[in-house]
Amino acid sequence: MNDHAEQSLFFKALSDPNRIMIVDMLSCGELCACTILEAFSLSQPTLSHHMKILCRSGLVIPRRDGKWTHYSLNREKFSELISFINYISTGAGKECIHFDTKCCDANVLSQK
Amino acid sequence: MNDHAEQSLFFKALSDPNRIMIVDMLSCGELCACTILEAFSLSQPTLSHHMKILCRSGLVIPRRDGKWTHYSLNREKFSELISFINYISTGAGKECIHFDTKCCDANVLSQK
DNA sequence: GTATAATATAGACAAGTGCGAATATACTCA
DNA sequence: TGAGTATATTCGCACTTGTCTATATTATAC
Repeated sequence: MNDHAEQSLFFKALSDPNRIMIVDMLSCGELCACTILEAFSLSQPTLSHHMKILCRSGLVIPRRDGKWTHYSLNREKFSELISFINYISTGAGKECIHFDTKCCDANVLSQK
Repeated sequence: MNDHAEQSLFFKALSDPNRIMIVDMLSCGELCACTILEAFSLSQPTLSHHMKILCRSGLVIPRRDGKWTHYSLNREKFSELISFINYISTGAGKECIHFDTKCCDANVLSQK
C-alpha cells in the first residue's frame, strides 16, 4: 500500500475533539464504555460510533467482558503513528528526488 | 483552549491521503505550487484547496514570491504534533484521576 | 423464561469535505 | 496598458461525518 490510506485512518480517528479526549482518558488505563460515556454529554449511540472509529483505526482495542466492553489504547499503533509522522515530515532516509523545477524554480534562478 | 480544537486541525489536515503525500514531498524542502501540482492528477483549484487546509492547520507555511507561491513544512508544528500525541497517549505527567467506576468496574470487582 | 442492563446497529438529518468548471485576483513582461 | 501566467475563490455536486431517536443484540439476574 502506497497511498497512505491506512495511515490516514489514524488521522481521521483523531480528527474529532471528542475522540482526542477519549484517547486522553484511555491513556491512564483501560476503561469501560459506560465510564467514558459519563464524562461526555453525548448519547450512548454517538459514543459507540466514536469508539467504532477509534477501533477501526487500530489505535484503540475493545475487550468484551460479559455485557461490558472495555477499551484500551494500542501503544504499538501510537508508536507507528509517531514514526510515520517523523517519516513524512523529515527528509531522513529519503531519496529526495529533485522534482522537476522547470516551471518556476528555474525562472527564479534565472532571475538572479 | 481545552477542547483540543486546535490540535484536531492537525489531524484533519493529515486525514487525506493526498495531503499526506504533499507533506511527504515538502519534507525534502520548499516547493512551489506548480511543482506539487505536476505530481498529482488533481485540478489546480483542488490542489489550492488542499494547500489552504494544510496552511490553516499551521503545518505548512506559504511564501509568496511574485506570481508563485512556495510552500514549506513548519517543523515546529510537527514537533508540537508529536508531543501532543505523546501527551494524549501516555499517562506521563497526568493526574490520572480515577474515573468513577460505579457502573461496571465495581461489579467486575465484586464478582471476583 | 422474563425483566433489566450494557452496548451496537439502523435510519434520518444537518453540516462538512473533496472535487472540478468557471471565474477572479495578482503578478510579470513586452 | 494589455497579454500571459500562477494561484485563489466561487459555486455546485456527490459523498462523508457527527449527532440524535428508535430499535436490536447480547449478557445477567431473578
